[in-house]
Order: sequence, then C-alpha cells, then structure tokens
Amino acid sequence: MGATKTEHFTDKQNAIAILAKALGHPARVAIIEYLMKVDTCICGDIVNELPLAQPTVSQHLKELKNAGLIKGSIEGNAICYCINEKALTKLQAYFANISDSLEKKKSTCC
Amino acid sequence: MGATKTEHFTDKQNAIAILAKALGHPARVAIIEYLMKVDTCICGDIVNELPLAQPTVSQHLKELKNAGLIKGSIEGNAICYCINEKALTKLQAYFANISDSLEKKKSTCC
DNA sequence: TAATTAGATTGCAATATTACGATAAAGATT
DNA sequence: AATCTTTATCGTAATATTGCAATCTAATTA
Repeated sequence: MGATKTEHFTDKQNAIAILAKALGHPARVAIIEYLMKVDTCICGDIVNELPLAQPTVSQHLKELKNAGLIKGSIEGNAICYCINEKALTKLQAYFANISDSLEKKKSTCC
Repeated sequence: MGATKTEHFTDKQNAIAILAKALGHPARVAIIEYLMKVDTCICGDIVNELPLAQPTVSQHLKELKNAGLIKGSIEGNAICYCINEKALTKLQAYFANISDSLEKKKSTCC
C-alpha cells in the first residue's frame, strides 16, 4: 500500500489530479508565476529566483515538465523553459465549468 | 529535510498550493465531482461511491476539509458534506487570471 | 584543450502520503 | 439496554515527496 490507486478513477479525474498535484507545492506555483511574469521563455535564471538549492529547483522543474505544465528546450548552453498553455487552459476550463455549475445551483443547504 | 519550506513563499502561493495539493489525488477530485453532481449536500453515501475502504475515504474527506474545499456538518447520525464555493471560486479566479494573461501575451517563443 | 557555466542525476536523510484492518464514538433503531 | 449505522481515529506498512551535497554532462569560453 501507499501507492495511489489511479486505475479506479477516470482518465479525466487522473489528468486533473496530475495537474493539480504538480501545482501542490509553493515552489512550483512560484515557478509558474515567474514564467508568467517574464512573459518570454526563460533560459537560465530560474534557480536564482527561488530560495532553494539548484538540485531541488531542477527536480521541481522536472515535475512540472512531467505533468505537462511547462516545456523546456535546449538553447545552446542553457535550457529554455516556458509555460505550456494547453495545460493551464485545461485547468482554467475545469474550474470555470465547476464555478458555472455552482452559480446555477445556488445550493440551498449548508 | 523532507518538509516543504513554506516560509520562503508568499501567502498567496502557499494558499494556491494548499488547494491544488488537496485536488492532487483522483479520489479527492472524484469526491468534489460527486458533490457537484448530487447538487445538494450529501449525508452518508460518499463511501459507497468510491472504490476505497472507509477509513481511506474518511482521510481524504479530512484533507479536503482541512484545505477548505468542503464543509461538513453533523446531521443526526450521519455527516452532511458539501462544497465550499469560496475555495473553488478562488481556484477559478486564479486560473482565469492566468489564462487571460496568456491570451494577451501570445508568447512569441517555443 | 583547460576552465567555466548551466543544468541534470545520484544518493541519501527526513518527512509526508496513501491505504487499510481494527477499533472507538455517537446517534438511531429495535 | 442491546444492536445497528455512520464516521472518525489509531496503528502500521508501503510508497512518495522534499531537500541538498556531491557529482556528472555538455555546451561555451578563454
């Protein structure tokens, strides 16, 4: 035990969970926000922005990449990271949909 | 080591991370979706909906509650759970904001 | 080519999460 | 009161995450 039982849930539920999990750490939220702020891709520089050691940052970047939230391409000596719009759009759509439903229902209880 | 260094990040980043982390497991996504589907609060019944043992479900409910995503109130014998709209609205606003920015920038790279 | 730079990988320790059997707590039913 | 129902808690095992020092890799520069 200890491993998540992904096989019992739908693909969509797992997909959302993977994206949410990747954002489930403040350092990774900070990385996304930094990539948003600097508007263009960033080659090098991310490590200096975070209060964490280089291997730790590298690991967080890897997780964001595995989850599909960022893309990284080799740019000479450095690596160019940028946001994967698709993933964030998926999250946006998911929560917009939930908000819509909540709006409509205006639940009568609690 | 092993513990997240929350103190190095902003309150907002930590707040988003807490909400995202709570949704970082398919069972918890499924719980939220179930609460959405049944439109009203649910007293009892959640355990039967999930392919997990009762203590496991109870634990997931606790985590959703700690993160502020759901509310639970005692209803006689059972417990009445429902969605905390505020938390989901916060997530919706966060990702809508990001999507907006991405839309405006139409990044030129990658 | 040697030194430098950017980033990944390895290895490890500390901590957290996931899952569940057993058990407890508390109101409801008989 | 004894039993049932519902949910929480405890204890524990398996696994995952977080963080970093040390090291490695590969392109760059001197």
